[in-house]
Amino acid sequence: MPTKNKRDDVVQAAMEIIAKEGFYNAPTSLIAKQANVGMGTIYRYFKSKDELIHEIYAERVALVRKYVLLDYVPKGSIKARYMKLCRSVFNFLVNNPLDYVFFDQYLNSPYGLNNKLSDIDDHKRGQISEVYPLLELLTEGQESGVIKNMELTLLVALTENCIFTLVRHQIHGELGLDDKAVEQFFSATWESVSQ
Amino acid sequence: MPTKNKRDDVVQAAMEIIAKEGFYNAPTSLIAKQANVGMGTIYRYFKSKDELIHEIYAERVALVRKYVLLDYVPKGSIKARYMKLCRSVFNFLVNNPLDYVFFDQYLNSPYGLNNKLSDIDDHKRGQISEVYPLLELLTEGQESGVIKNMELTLLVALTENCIFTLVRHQIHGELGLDDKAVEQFFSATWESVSQ
Amino acid sequence: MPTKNKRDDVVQAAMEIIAKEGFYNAPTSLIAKQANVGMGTIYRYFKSKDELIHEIYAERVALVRKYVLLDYVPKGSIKARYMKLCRSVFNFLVNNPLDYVFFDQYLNSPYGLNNKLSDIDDHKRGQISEVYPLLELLTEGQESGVIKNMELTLLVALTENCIFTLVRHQIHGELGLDDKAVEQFFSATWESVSQ
Amino acid sequence: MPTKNKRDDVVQAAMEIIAKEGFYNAPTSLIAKQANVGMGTIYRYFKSKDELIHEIYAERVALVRKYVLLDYVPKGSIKARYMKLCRSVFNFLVNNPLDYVFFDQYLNSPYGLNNKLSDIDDHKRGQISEVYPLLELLTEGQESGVIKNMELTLLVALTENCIFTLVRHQIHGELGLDDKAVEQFFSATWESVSQ
DNA sequence: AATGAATGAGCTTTCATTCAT
DNA sequence: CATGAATGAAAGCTCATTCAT
Repeated sequence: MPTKNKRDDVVQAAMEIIAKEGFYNAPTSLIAKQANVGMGTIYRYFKSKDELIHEIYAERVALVRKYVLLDYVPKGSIKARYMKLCRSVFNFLVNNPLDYVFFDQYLNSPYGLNNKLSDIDDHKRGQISEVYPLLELLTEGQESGVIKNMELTLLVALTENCIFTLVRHQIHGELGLDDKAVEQFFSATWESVSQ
Repeated sequence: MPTKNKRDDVVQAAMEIIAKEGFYNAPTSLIAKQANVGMGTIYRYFKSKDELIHEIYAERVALVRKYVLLDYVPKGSIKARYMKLCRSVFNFLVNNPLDYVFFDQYLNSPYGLNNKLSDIDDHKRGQISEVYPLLELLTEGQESGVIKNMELTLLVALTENCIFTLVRHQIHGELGLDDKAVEQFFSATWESVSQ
Repeated sequence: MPTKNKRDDVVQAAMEIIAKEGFYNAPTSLIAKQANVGMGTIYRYFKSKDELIHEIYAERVALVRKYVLLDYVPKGSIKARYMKLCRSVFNFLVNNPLDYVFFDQYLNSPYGLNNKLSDIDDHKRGQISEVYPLLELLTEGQESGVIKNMELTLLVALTENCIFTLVRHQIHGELGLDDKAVEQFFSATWESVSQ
Repeated sequence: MPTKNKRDDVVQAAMEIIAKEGFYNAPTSLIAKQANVGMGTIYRYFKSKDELIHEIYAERVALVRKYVLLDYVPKGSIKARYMKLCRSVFNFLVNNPLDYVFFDQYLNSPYGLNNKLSDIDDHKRGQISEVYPLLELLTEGQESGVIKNMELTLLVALTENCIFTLVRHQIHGELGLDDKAVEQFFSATWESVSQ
């Protein structure tokens, strides 16, 4: 039963294989087969395998941000908003484990190294903060004295990396965390970033 | 003239190249050249390239643990020991950036995905905890009520991942962290794991 | 609205691209685009890319011959007619550099290798001599003792190849030959074929 | 029965296939098979297929020149030396038809276009004339008034292209030219270049 | 024990050709 | 008639692994 949109079939197939096997065990031939598509079709939509990978990243990051933003209400205490934000990211990734694994692979590969820190740089230059509220929130928290006076990069590390690790455990399913445990975890990271 | 040397030359060369180029730009021919060794020699000591990589990981992990253990004195408050431990790991990795980069690459590649969670499993089964005092320390802290009553895995996440991120920033040199900033950072992670 | 147009658009586009890029950088997709035509259209008029190329050759050769014939008056001395003929061919190719480059490519490729010697064979079998007066002229010259008594093939070699080389230089513009220099050149080839 | 020198097997196989099929119907896999060699072996000796082709050309050109030079005695009249030179080139190519076909392909392909005129440029700048006596000979002839006062390029065209065409006919075997006919042919080209 | 020339499976990418619309 | 998305065979090239020396 052929899908209407072959481009999206390629993206889906690529994510699945890369998530399972890593970038370098994801030959284009396999991606094509998994997508029920000829190899040439990949190259109709993407200039190269590299471009495919970068576009998947860009596409999926945009999606997370959209999701997180939908859920986010810039009201309430800094802590309440912080917890909410962590929850959103966590929920999205747990519900889209392919995205989680793909991000993990991408950000720790030659492909993603350049992107790794660029969001924060952009934020410092006053750009795009509206699409990713965590940076904004932390900055606001620093100004009002709620958040530690520490390099933004480090505050993000104390939050984002921890979320990622929690997602990993939840996906691999060994812990079976309930909502309360997750809440407790984010509460713990909050203690590390707050004064 | 001990033969062991050539084996170690291969390990050293492999780490250097993988750190610089990543796993997939590290052909055995280049490793051999860098090690001043014939390509066949690699296969005398390692069954395959995969085995080489896994052995390097095992070897270097053992080394970090040995280093950390040497430095570690099981006295003083839990917090003091916690801070000391974080410092040890941080110092080792900052002074051995090749190891850091190798670990980072390994753990986020198909090679290491299986290993990523296994240490803690081992600990739970009563194994190897003696070589890696963090697990022991956290357990002890939980028993004496200083450390949060949370899955061990999560406590490790709140500590180890943060150390790694700090190392990355220090190595890449963007932040130029002084001792006080590093101390403040570990203090922050302590707040997240302690009651 | 004659349909012939699309066919001719394809021919024109193919010549332009082949002249600029060579046979092997002339994908059908590019030819189609240049011709403002769908890729499938090429295959309505030509059974394959090979057939397209062979037909272009046949078509353009016929055109040169027609042009040369139009210009040719079977009067005057053998030499005068020889010079006139050389001029005609030279002029046509210099004014239609696409044809020159296409012929050059074609005749020195696997496509054209079989055709390279066939015209003269045809002439010997009494065919097509009327469309290409050079063979006729040389034969007539031999009969009246003005032209060397040499294999026709060789006489053609002494003339045609030299014209082609002169055209190449003129098109590439390195020499900037004036009419007199061209005349002198053909005069030189005349000396080689005449008694 | 494996040959000692795999590099030369590759060169030989490449020449045979390219001569028969052209550059673009000479896949490296076929070259390897014909040479009784793995595909990787080609790349041990040549950085790329392009480099292989350029090196073959350089190697074989050097060989022709060496052969011609061995035979050449810079004594006697300009004409005698001219005839001798033409003979040498003709003999070499007829006895090494693979070289002839390879040169023909190379010089009329994107590979060789750059080299096509460079010898003459080099000569004008006073270089390498000693390895290819034709240019020297023609220049000397012009100075002593025996050779036409015409662009060197054109004089070469009147000689070399004609030799090439003669070789083509001889190799394809339709004419079965005897020594006398060949002599007569070169005599004819002499008439075109001499005053 | 040590070497590195040799191998060929497997990679990414191109492009002539087809066929549903 | 005309289209161009889709195809997959085949290209150039890499590199883990073997083995004669």
